[in-house]
Amino acid sequence: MRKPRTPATLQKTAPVFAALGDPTRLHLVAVLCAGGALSIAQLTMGTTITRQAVTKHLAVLAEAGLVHDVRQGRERLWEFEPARLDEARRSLEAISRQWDQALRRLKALVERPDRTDH
Amino acid sequence: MRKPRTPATLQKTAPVFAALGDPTRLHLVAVLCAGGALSIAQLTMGTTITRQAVTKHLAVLAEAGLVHDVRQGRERLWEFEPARLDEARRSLEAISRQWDQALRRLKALVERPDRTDH
DNA sequence: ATAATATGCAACTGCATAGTTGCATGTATC
DNA sequence: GATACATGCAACTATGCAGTTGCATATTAT
Repeated sequence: MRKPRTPATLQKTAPVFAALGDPTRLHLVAVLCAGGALSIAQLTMGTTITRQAVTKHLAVLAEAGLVHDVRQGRERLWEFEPARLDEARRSLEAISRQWDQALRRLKALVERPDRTDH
Repeated sequence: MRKPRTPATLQKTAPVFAALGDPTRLHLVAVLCAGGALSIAQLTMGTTITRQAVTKHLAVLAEAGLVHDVRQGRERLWEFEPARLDEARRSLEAISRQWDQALRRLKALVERPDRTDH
């Protein structure tokens, strides 16, 4: 069997998925992608955890490139950054496509077993 | 400000993202979605870690519904399960759509500032 | 039966992360 | 200047997880 190598583009999306893999962070993303630029205090309203915990989650999301902050007076506003999430979306689509192709190849192989696929 | 509530369908996809958030697991998914049903030993070939570690990663992926196993003789074959990944893909598309809508609303508000959007 | 292969189970280490509390700092407001 | 508000920083706890090692069990091959 050939040694399988995963495309580097897919590997780069792992941190994005990891950032989205927490319910609290997923909630924050959902709130921010509704459009506004919200402060930490405002974002804490929608949760049950501390402001400090929210700050840490925002840092994780920022590290993954999913949000970015804008200083404004004594507030620190956060807004959604769609670029990385679009990359992740395209990665999932690529996997789906590859799966469909594999199914098609398998089906064709079953229908014409004399043709060896290599 | 209104208390924001994230749709339950999005929250349910958090474990899927968490499962995809590890480079090794992402690699396993990529290998399996290429079509075959592979044994644990075969899947370990493509990595630098132990067979036991691969087994644990497969358990996480199975818990998230991304793969499932089929016992066959002394082997345990694993294959890709596209359903959950499609859900995750649709979740990301939903977020993208919501973001685009928010941008359009904002743009319309800027172009016609007399119309208050509420 | 024996040997080789494929996997399972359990204990253990190390490290990352979620969450907290307490206090300090900067910024409006009166 | 004093007060209230928004955030930053640091220390600490607890839990989970990635990964390992060692040994046991099941299955195929000789």
